[in-house]
Amino acid sequence: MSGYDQKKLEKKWQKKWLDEKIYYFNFKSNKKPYSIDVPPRYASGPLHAGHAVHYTHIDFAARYKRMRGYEVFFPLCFDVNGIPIEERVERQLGITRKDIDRHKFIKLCSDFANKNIKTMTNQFTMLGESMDPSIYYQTDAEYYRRLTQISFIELYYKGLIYKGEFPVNWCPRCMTAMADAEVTYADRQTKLNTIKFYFKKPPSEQITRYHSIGKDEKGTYVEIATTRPEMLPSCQIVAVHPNDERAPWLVDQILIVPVFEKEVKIVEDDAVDPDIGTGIVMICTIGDKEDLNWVFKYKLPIDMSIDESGCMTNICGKYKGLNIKEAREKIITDMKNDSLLIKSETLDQNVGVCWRCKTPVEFVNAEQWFLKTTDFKKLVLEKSDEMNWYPKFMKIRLEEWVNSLEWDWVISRQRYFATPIPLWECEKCSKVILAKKEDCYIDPTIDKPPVEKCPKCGGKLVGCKDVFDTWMDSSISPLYNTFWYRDDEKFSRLYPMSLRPQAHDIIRTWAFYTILRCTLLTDEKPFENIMMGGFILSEDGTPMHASLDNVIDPLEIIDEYGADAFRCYAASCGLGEDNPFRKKDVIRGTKLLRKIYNVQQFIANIIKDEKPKKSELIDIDIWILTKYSKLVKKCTKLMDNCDYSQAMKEVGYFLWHELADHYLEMIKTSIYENKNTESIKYTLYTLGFGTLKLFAPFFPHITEEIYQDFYKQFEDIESIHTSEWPVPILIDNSKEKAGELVKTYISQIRAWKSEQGIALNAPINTVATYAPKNIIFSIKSSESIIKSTLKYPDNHKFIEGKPKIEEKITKIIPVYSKIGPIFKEDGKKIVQWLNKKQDEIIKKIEKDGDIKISDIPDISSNQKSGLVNEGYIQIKKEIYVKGKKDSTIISFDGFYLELKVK
RNA sequence: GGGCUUAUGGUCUAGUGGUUAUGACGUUGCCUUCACACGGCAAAGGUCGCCGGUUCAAAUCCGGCUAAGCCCA
Repeated sequence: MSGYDQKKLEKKWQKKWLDEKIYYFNFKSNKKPYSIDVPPRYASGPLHAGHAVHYTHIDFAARYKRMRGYEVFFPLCFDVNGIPIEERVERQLGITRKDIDRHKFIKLCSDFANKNIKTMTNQFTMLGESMDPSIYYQTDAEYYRRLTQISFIELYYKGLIYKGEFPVNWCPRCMTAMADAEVTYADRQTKLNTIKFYFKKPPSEQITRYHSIGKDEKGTYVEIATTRPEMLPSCQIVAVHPNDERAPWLVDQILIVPVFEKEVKIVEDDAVDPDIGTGIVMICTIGDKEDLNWVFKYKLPIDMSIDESGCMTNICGKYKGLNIKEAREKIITDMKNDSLLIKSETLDQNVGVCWRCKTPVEFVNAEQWFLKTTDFKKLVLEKSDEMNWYPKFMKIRLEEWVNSLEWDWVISRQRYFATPIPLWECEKCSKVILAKKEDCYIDPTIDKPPVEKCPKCGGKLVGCKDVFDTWMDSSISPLYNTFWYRDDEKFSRLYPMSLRPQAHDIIRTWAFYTILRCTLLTDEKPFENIMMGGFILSEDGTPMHASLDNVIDPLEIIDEYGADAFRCYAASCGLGEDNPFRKKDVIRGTKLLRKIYNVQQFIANIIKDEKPKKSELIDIDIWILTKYSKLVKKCTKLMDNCDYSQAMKEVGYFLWHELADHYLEMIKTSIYENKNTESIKYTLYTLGFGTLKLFAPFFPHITEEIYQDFYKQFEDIESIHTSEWPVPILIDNSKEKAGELVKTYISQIRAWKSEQGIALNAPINTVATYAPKNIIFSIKSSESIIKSTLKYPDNHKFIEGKPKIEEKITKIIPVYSKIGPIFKEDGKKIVQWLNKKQDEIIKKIEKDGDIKISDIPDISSNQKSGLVNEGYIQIKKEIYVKGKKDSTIISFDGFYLELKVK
């Protein structure tokens, strides 16, 4: 076998595509643009198999649309700002960003990111992704950050930005506010401490008969369980469920907070879970999100017991300055010594943690910049309705998220490596001075403000040290891509973008923020279609995470099996579904590629060096061309709906089973015998080139290799990837049916030979084929194909009717799909009767040829027609040959074949 | 606790109310036939997660439960 070297040919074509710039977006083209809002890959590390699958899906879309005649805008891009990169750098160097100069630290982050970008760019190439490096961007570049800043200034002028003091999620380790989206939840074990809260005034004696209420020498107390004893100084109220039997005794009573001697009132609230701890809960400012809800509900004072660095505040008395862990331990020890602690038991808890460093998140009151989001819920929902979602159900997730929004978006971060907030504030009067749009990009920590002093009070202006949340950069990617603010003509041509591909875990962040901000700035939706990729899990079904050490490196897979085989696995992943990575799907890919190569080789060997012209087609060619045309139609529709897994399955099945297993087997001998060659050659060329194109988006390398090697000499196109997507050739339903009969006929005989242990290419002595008139009529035209394929003798005949045989009915089978709709309730009775009286009914049918409906007992119908005749029952028969001793009969699907045996 | 998704031979998977459930991988048997033995032909292997309901008829529609994934509280 001549074989091929997948790895070698992949390298060859990747280089050629880059050199010849065939994927470059041509701004001057007259073609309709198809613009893809590619997810800028986050530059914190190299791609893993999950990313590789996502970008490969996007590449399917890009290549398909290119072949459909669009000018495809498919930028290479990277997201570079933000905490995760800072965090990696800090960890790598064993420092925190506060240990070194701000701008030196930024440089370190930038170098780290650029190294990853280089790696990933190479990975994209090796995966065969057809991104255009000439429309490259990275979000930390000045040209990009400039747009982030300008968009902020515009939103500011629209009155949508405000500074506010607000309890925010805060990571004490990263020292920064976090959006809700950055908080993840982790299961932890912690201690649930049951603590005594004494009543201020001695309550009724009767109260002590209830559980969790006790009395000792110091007085009567309520037992309250808490996981956060260090929060005691900011305890504001105590709550009990209204249905609790103790509620009438407790509500409005005053308790004394242990250690801190603070007075708090008891309230009733149905948000209390009676099954946690003692069913009585202390509410502090602010321990968790539930506390925060209570803060708003009861308008509690926001006295914080924990500060920004995770240390205890002034209100904590002698615990001031300790960190959370130290304070918790010390308070517990102190309470133990004062017999305030009743018990301490282990509890499994789900706590909010920083998504990056996994430190439990605290709430602190901080001055932050906000973008109004809660006012625009309706707007976002309207715009999302205007888009096509693939798959559809993903839209529900966005709606669910939007409807549950309660806070505006905190857009400021107390970090370094991100886009600076372009403003200055007056030291004295806090007046805000925005940067001028034309001065952006600007860094207020270095650059001078547009005016020297505060125009209001003459005070000194201080540059804003806060930076933007990373989503502020990435959520204007459609504006950056379409030349918003820079080139009105390009913008009007490219905006809204055609497609937003992304993963479903960032619907509430990237998708939501992008729709919100782009709509606020342009009054129009940012994209027409949105396609959601699922998660790629590791082979054991757990999500792929660097921290779980189950990450699969796509390059290792490519190195072993090639990029096209990897892409075969990628294509097998359904959109929006979570798929475990499966190596055997990659191996299956290599087999499919080999099959494609071999089929194409066969076609090329037959056609040699002349492009076949369309000629009079034989019926079997009309059959396969009809099937092919239906395939093209179906695949086109599937590709339009981003259903790549199904599309590839369809083409794969067609090539392997219809084309290779059936068609090629049928025409082989005919070609060798030089019969019907014109029709067959034309058909082979059409099918070969057509399926190659259908495969091209999935397997760009091998399809290009085959194209360049063979088809290119007849087609005036530089690459298969710039060729046109195939169109249906012809549809002839009746010839298709006839062809199916021929296919069945041939494959049944091949199966029979296999059963008999006869070599498949051994001649068999079939003297005649009997079948009903209409069947003979359908397949007669393919007689020469049948005879040559099956190696029949020349004198074989097709004969209408049946040979001389004896038939014995062995079984009658009810046809439910016929009986049900007609007889409804009586259907069951009929089926029962048929099964019970098999022998009797068989005898009657053998005698009379059929059985009347009116013969069935106990049913309402008195129709005279026959059950067999109407198709209500199906008959199984056994066949015996009459007379001729040297013959045997094979029978299937209405055919009877008479064979001479020696 | 809520929203969305998923559950089908050993493994993965298609399935659009019609009873005989698709295909792949794996297993077993047979076959070197001139594109391919990294192939072909065939066989075995299923309580369609569980419990109810609707219907003449449910893998499919409805309700509940269980388990997994994602997102949120």
